[in-house]
Amino acid sequence: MNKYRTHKCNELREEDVGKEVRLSGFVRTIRDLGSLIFIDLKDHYGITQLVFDNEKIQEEVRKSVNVESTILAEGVVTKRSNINDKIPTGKIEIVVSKFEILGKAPSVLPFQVDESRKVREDLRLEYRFLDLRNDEIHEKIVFRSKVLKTLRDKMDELGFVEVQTPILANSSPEGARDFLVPSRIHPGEFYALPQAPQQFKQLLMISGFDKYYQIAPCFRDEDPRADRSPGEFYQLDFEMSFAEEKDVQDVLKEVVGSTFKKYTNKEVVGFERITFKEAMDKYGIDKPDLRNPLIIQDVTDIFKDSEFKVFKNKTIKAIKINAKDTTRRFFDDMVKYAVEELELGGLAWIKYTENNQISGTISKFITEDILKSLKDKMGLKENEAIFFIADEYMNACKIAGQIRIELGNRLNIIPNDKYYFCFIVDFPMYELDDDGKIDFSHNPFSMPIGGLDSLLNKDPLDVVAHQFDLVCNGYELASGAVRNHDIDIMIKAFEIAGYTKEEVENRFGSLYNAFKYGPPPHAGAAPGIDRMIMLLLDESNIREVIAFPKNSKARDLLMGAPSVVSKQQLEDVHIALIEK
RNA sequence: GGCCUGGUAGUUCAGUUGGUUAGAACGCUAGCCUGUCACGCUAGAGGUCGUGGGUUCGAGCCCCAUUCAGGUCGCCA
Repeated sequence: MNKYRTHKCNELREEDVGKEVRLSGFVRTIRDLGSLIFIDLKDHYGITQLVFDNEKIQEEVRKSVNVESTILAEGVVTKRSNINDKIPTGKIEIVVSKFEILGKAPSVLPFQVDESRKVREDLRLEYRFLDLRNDEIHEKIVFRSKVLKTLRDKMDELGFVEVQTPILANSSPEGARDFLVPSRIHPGEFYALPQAPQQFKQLLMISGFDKYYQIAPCFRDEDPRADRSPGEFYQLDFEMSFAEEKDVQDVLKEVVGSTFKKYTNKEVVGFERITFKEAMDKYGIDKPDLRNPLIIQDVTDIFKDSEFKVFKNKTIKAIKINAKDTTRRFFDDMVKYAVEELELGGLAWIKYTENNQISGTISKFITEDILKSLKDKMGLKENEAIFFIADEYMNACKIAGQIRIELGNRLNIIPNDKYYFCFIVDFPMYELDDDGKIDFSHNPFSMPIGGLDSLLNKDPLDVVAHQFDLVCNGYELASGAVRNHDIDIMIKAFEIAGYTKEEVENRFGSLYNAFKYGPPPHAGAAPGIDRMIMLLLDESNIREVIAFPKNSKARDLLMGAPSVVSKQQLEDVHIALIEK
C-alpha cells in the first residue's frame, strides 16, 4: 500500500462512508470554527474536505498547518450533514484521526493561489510553481497535454512518421536571429538552435520518409509579443512528398479543423482560399479576421476629379459602416485614434443621413456626382457612414486594414462564437527591403508559381510563390509551402535576391547537395501549437498556455536564465567577453 | 532600438489643487465561535510610496535621470 495515499482527492463518495482512508495533498483553505476545524485538501484531481473534531489534534493544526503546505491525513470517511454540491466529493468528509506535515509552506505567501491570475505577471512567473497550483491555470496545462495527444493521434492516423531532428543544429536561413551555442571541441565554431526543422524535414523527404511530422521546438532570438513567445515555441511541423499545395492544405484543414471541433463549442468555419493580393485589397492585412464583416473598397476612381487635395494622386480606400447608432463623439474618437495611434494627418469620413444630408470631415467635397458614385459602387444608404484612407497603394491598404480592425472592435461587430479560418495563398516571392533591394519576402525555399519560367520572364516583384498561411480570427496559425526542389530554379531564385551560386552552396550546402540526388517534389506546413491552444482557450496572452514561459524581455524569472557563467565555463568554450 | 502605460503594505488597488499621523479589501497574527465550505465577529501587526537627483517652507503627487514590468512599432513565417 502506498505510504501517502489510499485515494486521490476526487475519489471518495457516499459509498465509501465508513472506510479508513489516507489522503495527501495541498492545504487550500483552513476554516477554524473554534471547536471544529475544516480543511480543503487539494491535489491534481480534486478536493476533499477534512474535519478535525479532536481538541488535541486541533491544537496541532492551529500550531503547524499553513495554507499551501502539503499534508497527509488519515481518518474515516463520514457522511456530511451539510452537503456541498459544488464538488464531486461534497457529500462526504474525512474525520481526521492523525495527520502529518509533508512539506511546510510559509504563513505569508507571495500571493494567494486562488487569486494568482490577478497578480502582476513577473511575480507570477517568479513563483510559477505556485501560480500553476491555481486550478484555472493548472487546467490549461492539462488541456494542452490533451490537445497534443489529439494532434499526434491525428497525424499518426494520417500516416505521418514522427521523427526527432537535432536541437544542436546549424545556423539556418529562416530570417530570424539565431540562438548560438559555442562548441567546446571546435574552438571558434558554433551550433545554432533551429528556428524550425526546415532543412531537416526537407532532407527527410529526400530520404524517402513520405510523410514526416514532429511537435518541434523552434528557437528564434527576436522580441516577443503578446501572441508570440519569446525565444522558443512549438510547431506541429510536417512535410509530405509528391504533394501539391492543396494536399498540404487538406491535411491542415483535417488536423487543425478536427482538433478545434473536438475542443470547442464554437462554430468552426471557413478554410476558403484568399490570395494575398485580395486579402490586402479587402482586409488590408495578410491575416484577416473574417469574423469582422467590414470590407475595404477601392474608390480611387470616384475621387479622381475631386478638388480635395489630400486625395490627389493617391489610392483611396473606403470602409462603410452602419452609423445608425454612432454619435459625433464616435467619429471624433476614430480620428483621434488615426492621428495618435496610426500617426496619420487626419481621417476623412462622411455620414449620410435622412433627406440626403451629408455630414463629416469632407462633406463639402462630396458633390452630387461623387455621392451618386458612392451609392452605386458602395451601396451607400441612409444612416451609413464611410471612412476614407488616402495614401500610396500599399500604405493605403495597410492603414485601411488597421482602421477596419479598430472599427470592428469599437462597433462591437466581431462575433466571438466562431473560429473563422482561411488560407492566404500566393504570397509574393520577393519584396523590396529598406534599401530598395530585392529580397525574399518569406523563406527562400518555396517554389515560385510558374517555376523557372516565372523567374526568367516576370518582374521579380510580380512573382508569387506556392507559399501560404493558415489564418484564424486574425492570428497567423500556420505557414506552408510547396518547396523548391529543383536545383536550377533554386539557383535562379537566389540569384534574383543577389546571392551567387557559391553563396547558396555555402549557406545551404547540405540541402543543395541533397537536391542533386533525386529529390521528390514535396510540400509542408507548420501550425503553431502555442497559438492554437491560446485560441482554443480564448487567451490573448500566449504565456498563459505555456508551463514555464519567459517574460517579455526573454528572461526566465523562475530559473533566473539567462545568467552569468563561470570563467572556467567560458574558457571551455573559447569565449572571451568584451569589457563594456 | 523607438513610442505608450504602469511601479504605493505579502497581494490587488485608492490616494483630491503639493499640506496633519499615507488608506481599503484580501492575506497574516491574536482572541471568540460545533457545520463551515471565499465561514463569521473583534482586535492587531505590516509602508525607504521602484531608485537617484532637483524644485518647494513642505513631494506619493511637480521636474530631470535611471531601472524594472506590460503593450506596441521595428524585428519575427
